[in-house]
Amino acid sequence: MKSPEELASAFRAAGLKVTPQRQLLFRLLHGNEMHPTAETLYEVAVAEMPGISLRTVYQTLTDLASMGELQQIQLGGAARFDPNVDDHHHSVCTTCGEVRDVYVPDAGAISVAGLDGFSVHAARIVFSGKCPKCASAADALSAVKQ
Amino acid sequence: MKSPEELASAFRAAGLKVTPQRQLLFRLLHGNEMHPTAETLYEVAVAEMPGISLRTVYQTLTDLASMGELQQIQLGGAARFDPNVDDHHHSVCTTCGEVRDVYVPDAGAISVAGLDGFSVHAARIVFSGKCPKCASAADALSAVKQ
DNA sequence: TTGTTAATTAGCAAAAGTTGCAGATTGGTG
DNA sequence: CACCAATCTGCAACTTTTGCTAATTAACAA
Repeated sequence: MKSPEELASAFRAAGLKVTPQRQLLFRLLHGNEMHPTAETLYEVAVAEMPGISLRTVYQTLTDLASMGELQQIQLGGAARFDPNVDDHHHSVCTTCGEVRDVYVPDAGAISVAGLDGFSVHAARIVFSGKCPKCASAADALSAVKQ
Repeated sequence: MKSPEELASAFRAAGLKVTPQRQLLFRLLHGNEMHPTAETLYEVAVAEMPGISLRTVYQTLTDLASMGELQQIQLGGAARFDPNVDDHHHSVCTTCGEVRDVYVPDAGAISVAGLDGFSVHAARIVFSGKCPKCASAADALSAVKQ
């Protein structure tokens, strides 16, 4: 995602207004690696700007996503938003739900069968499994049980 | 997904009952390549068995999914269910929303950076783009506009 | 600085998707 | 046939997201 200042320019250039609410969200998203939902981002935002509405958070997030400044990730439950728009993918822990960025160097080279005629615009990979924390917690638990 | 008969045995073996509702759903899902939502499957089911409830469809689908007989796909909006449990992936048309199965021969060989410690259980790839139908419709439209 | 105007906001209602619950029903087993 | 746990239906409730509207405000020009 662009910096808050660059986003402000981009919004103005597109005839959109740069409101305090939007500036706050630009700031909260910039460099954010937590893959927040609209709700969790809202909670952080309210702490800084009491009165900001969840509706505005949704609005701004979908604006940014449609401008390509944000990636929206559907994993079941609330959508998650990722300001990292590099070519990357995600891992999801099936225990704690944590989402992390994953880089797949040769993703572009993935060969595919059964596409017949389908023109691919983007490919997204989701790896599900156990994060280090949950894996070691599971190990500890099974050790106790023995 | 196993055949309706095999599923019936598997259910009984697991102490679950084989009801007419479940048998119908087993049958409707078997070989089904439409990636239906609970709602669309329900509509087909009601036509054959008036009175079956949407609740039961959800119940049976989640049962099958947790038994590994069904893959649940989250793409935003309603979850889609895929009785094809072969190692495969999906394409989604950004215009008409159609979902199709895609085979990626070397998916297991995908190399990954940034996993540090994460143990992968499954990888799912979603290709988004245009299906042949929608791509040619778009071509025709742009030709008219010129 | 001030006025104008279109974009935006907050707040609420409602849609969409899914799950929880309870009482009536029924498949599986002896 | 009788028993009982599992299931079914119907509905309420819950979560996530979107639609709507009156009031507000950023952007721009005079």
